[in-house]
Amino acid sequence: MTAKAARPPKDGVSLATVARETGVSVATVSRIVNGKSGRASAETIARVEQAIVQLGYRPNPVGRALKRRASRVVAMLSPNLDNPAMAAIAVSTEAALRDAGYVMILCDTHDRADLQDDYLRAMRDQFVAGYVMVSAVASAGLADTLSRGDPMVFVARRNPLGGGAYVGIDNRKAGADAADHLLAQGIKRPAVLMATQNASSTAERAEGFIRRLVAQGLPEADIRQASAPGLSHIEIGYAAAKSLEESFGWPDGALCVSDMIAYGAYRRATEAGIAIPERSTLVGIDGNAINHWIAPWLTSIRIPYESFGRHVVAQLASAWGGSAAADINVAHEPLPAASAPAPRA
Amino acid sequence: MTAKAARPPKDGVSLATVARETGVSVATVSRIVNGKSGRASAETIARVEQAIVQLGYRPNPVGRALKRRASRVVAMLSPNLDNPAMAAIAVSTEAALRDAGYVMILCDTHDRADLQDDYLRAMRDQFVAGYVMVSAVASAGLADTLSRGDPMVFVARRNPLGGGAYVGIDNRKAGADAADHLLAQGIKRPAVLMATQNASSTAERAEGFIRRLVAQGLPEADIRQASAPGLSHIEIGYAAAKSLEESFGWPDGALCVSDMIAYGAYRRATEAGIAIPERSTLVGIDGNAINHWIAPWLTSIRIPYESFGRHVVAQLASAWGGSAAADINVAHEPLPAASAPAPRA
DNA sequence: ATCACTAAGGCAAACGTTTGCCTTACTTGT
DNA sequence: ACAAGTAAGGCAAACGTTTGCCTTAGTGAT
Repeated sequence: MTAKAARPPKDGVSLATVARETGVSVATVSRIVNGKSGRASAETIARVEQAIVQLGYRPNPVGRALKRRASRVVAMLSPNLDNPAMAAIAVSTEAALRDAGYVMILCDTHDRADLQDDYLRAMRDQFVAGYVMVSAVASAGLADTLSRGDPMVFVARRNPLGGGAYVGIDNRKAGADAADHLLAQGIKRPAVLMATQNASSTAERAEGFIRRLVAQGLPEADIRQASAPGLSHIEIGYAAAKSLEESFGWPDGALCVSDMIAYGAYRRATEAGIAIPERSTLVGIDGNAINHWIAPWLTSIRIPYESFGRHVVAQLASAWGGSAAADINVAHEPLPAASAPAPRA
Repeated sequence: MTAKAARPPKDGVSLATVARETGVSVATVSRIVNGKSGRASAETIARVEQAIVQLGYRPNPVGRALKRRASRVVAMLSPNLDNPAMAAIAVSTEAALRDAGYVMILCDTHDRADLQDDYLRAMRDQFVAGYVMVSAVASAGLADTLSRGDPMVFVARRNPLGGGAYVGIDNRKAGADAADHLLAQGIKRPAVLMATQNASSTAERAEGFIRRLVAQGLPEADIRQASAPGLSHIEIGYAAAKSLEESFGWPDGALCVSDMIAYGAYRRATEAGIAIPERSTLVGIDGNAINHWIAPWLTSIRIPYESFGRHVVAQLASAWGGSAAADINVAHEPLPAASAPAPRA
């Protein structure tokens, strides 16, 4: 006895069924379904609409996609869902797309150009309505899809080929904020931990960080930069922290360009017997929800990923509407004002 | 000058194009594409196949789905990707499906029956080849889809309506293993932390845990069970730990039926000044990859989620092949033998 | 009465496949 | 020489939509 009882979910009901039932042609039913005005009398419209709910007709998306060469499916290509930040972006985008009447198809590219290309091609064959590229990597297929003018929005990492709609944060400002936070804590020898293969976003964070430190009078030579190669940010964080520690000793504070890097660095610190945050402040960027529960030692600049979805949809909508899109920079959350600057030797 | 140059990714190439180019009918091309033997001469086949690679023809999945009433898309319905365990299942399944020539469409149900039903219906309209239900919840649409005999495999949580192919672990044994581990540590007053609304899987874990403790001679009255209502396992863990603490004091060891619950409990322990694992052993179930980096205090029974994908595909394949499927119970990893049992007052 | 116009709606051709049935020509058996 | 069989492949109808164009009837103006 659910509320569903009113809409019997009959299957195999097509335009033809409705047309037969009401004695009109499929063309007329189609036009009514699509709200084409001025093509049918009010009385016919009413009759057809009643039949539609009575029969439980729903337009078949496959037939529709074939004819229209466009579906209500949006493809998201993401490099790895293991990263909570990526997962958060996926969740939020999925919900926003659903609210807009789309379904999202999620492709895990593992940061590989060949997989990205495979998926781009497969998605194009499916007549997807648009592409959401999370941390996209440069590839031939990407250039191809872009040149066709398909709706595409880049998230978290700018289009590696330049141009394109973008949703992300002001990375330089985030880096600068981290610098301010560390300075307010009285840190004298800050470091930055990042990947050797830097994406635009993390490079900008590091750049904003260093610029601000220098602007505040810190000698550039006192700023340590440590990086490590690899695929997983968490292992990069570990390796970078280790190499930093071996060459210069552990810093009294560091910007980790992502929370994952901070996690890796934390592990290394623990192994080295460095107490975090007592002896060294780690500032991350992401603000993963899990931090509150199991990583309270981490100060992280929170990015409101839960709001990304609706911005992504806005970007797509403007592309569908034919207008060019300007970048959307979401504001990251400010760090809490530094409590009493801890004195550190 | 990439390797792609050989296969010009021409677009708008259909069966008709190939047919025109080779002077045969679309029917013949279709049959060749689908490997229907005995319908064309070897010479024709060769000519057509050459044209296919030359033109870069790829069968259009939409046209195909419309005609066949079946696509190469598999739907995964998952309650929340925020949970690393769910994300791991999604990642592994996505990869396995891709290897099998399918693409996965991921739907986030937020554990809501109405959303689950919406998605089931939308996916059916897309002619998906099958459904992967991660921790499904009972719903009218689920019953409906099952009764149509659509290929469906349940992951991590058994079909709430009974029956159906399943991929998961032996939950009772996992609970029992946790019990053994705690007993080996000399724990006298173990507890179990779980959700009030227990799914089959977590209920079985708790049950296996308690059964084993009792079998080993522990008075049942000494086993504390704490649960809390709510949506997020992490908050449930926190609340359950808190209520346990308030009524009985902190236990010297506890099974958390999932890692997320352990995270919540950990936060509460930290707030209460309880050192983990020194004063209390927390045993989780999942073995999230992140534990190694930022939750070394957690002993967790690792579930090899990275292998779930290929079992899911195996289950789907057997459904596609028409055979009924038996449950697949993946072996969880044994806990390391307890080191020297810590003496605890 | 004629013309022009509009409202209402049907016809049929697409979109890209698949497949049952038909035709043609050739081979084999008697 | 003729029937039967087979190999090779084309025709056309589906699958569910959408849409350009056509038809019919009614209305108002001249």
